[in-house]
Amino acid sequence: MNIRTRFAPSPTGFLHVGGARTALFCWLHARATGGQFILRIEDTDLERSTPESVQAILDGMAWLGLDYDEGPFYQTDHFDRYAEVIRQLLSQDKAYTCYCSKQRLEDLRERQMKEGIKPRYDGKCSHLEFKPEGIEPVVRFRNPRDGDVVFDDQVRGRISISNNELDDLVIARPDGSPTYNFTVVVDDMDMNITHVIRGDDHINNTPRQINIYRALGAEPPVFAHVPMILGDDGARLSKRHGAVGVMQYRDDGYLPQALLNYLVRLGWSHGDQEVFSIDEMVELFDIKDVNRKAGAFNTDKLDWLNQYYMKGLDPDVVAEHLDWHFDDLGISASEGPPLADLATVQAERVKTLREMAAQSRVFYEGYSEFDPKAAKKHLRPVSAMPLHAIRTKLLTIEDWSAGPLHGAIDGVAAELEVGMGKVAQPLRVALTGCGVSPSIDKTLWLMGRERSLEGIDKALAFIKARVAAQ
RNA sequence: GCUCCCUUCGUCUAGCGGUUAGGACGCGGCCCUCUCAAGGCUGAAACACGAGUUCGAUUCUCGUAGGGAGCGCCA
Repeated sequence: MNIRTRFAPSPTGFLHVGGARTALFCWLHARATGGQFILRIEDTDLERSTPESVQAILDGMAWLGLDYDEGPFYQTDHFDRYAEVIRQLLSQDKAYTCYCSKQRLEDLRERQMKEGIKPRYDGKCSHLEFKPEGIEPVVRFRNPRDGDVVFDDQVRGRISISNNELDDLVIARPDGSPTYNFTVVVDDMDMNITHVIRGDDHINNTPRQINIYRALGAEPPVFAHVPMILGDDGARLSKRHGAVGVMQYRDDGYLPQALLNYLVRLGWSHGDQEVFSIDEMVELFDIKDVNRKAGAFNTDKLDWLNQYYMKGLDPDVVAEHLDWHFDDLGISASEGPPLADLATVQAERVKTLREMAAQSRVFYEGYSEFDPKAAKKHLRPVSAMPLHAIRTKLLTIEDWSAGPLHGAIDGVAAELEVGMGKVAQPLRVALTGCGVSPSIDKTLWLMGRERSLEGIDKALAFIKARVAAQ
């Protein structure tokens, strides 16, 4: 069987992490089976759909690398087709026009709630002798009266619901525009979708959709309902949880590889394995292994994965992503070490690319003032000697790389018979203006000879001035 | 209210009738150490509850409790 999956978001906001994970699962299922992954924009709600949202979804998919084989298709382009199917259903008496006012429906619902029964349409118009004049009717699908709808959900197992729990749902509004539960069925049918993988908020819609498939003479696809993603406090994801849009994660400094890995492990697992490359995901993912429970989003773990990938990925790849943050923070990467070199050193010290860029500014722009506390502690008269000594050594080093640089510092410490700290800390302050930086050999390496010597001179001048002032 | 769904450490999860209930993040401790980290070792931490079924239940069944979703002329 040729597997075809689709991701069908409605463009009413950005691509959030829940949607992204659903898209990832759809994508993986298609890729794993050599099938097709289709993107369809469900924009039938003209009021709430916006072109900006469409773009945000496309951007999010692109950043994550979730490429689609067909689409994006837009439901607003399919209105003729929907109208055609509605006419067909009407002519076969599988649907009927309903003239009930919204007011009557509201009253009905209220009464049913009060009686403690599930609110549903009572079928008043299902067998009308005379059609009222002057009222534009809605069209309702004639749902089967009895029997059960049973389907084997790939993640939930068998789900069964009685038809008398369902009512005759509206499939077209008075202006003829179709509604969701109807359009998904028509599109999934027309696009030969074999596996519908979507959020579990759609479980309750599935039985009615299956009935529509059957009325259309089509075989329903296989369904798989994946659980939703909760905020880190276990509550439903919302704006107050901070980053929920996929692109916000890019802005915050996460690698798409890390987010993808995090997302695939939220609700799915393969034994004890935590890290999955894209290829491994494709190879190992099975929709049947997806969990049933909603999962809470844990930023700490995402951070861990992000750092893992920053450390493990090809530095050139990391550098490409890092470059975006340099631009965004207004740091010019031209006056300093190559970003790939920087990334290899900084990756183990930060959780995000954002932090990496922000903390690396000194390698490109230098510093103007010493951090007072660091200077007070490390730029003392006693530090002058080590700084002079290391300065002399740096002048003669031919191979400006971590190994020889480390040797030079070791040498100075040995000659002066002091600990590493007595050399490294003053030097660190001289180079960076502050007391925190990568290991001293790496800091020198990244800083380069010229900037390093300048820093040492600046520090020596500072010490001299300090002595003079006393 | 009704229907459907869910329930293993704080979090993500492994488990598929018999295990010292495993791993990961986070947290504590120790080691390493030129700062911050990273890394190594190590510790604390869970089967929601109650009945069955069974020689034996985390695992199967049914209840209870708690949580979620749906019940639109939104998707």
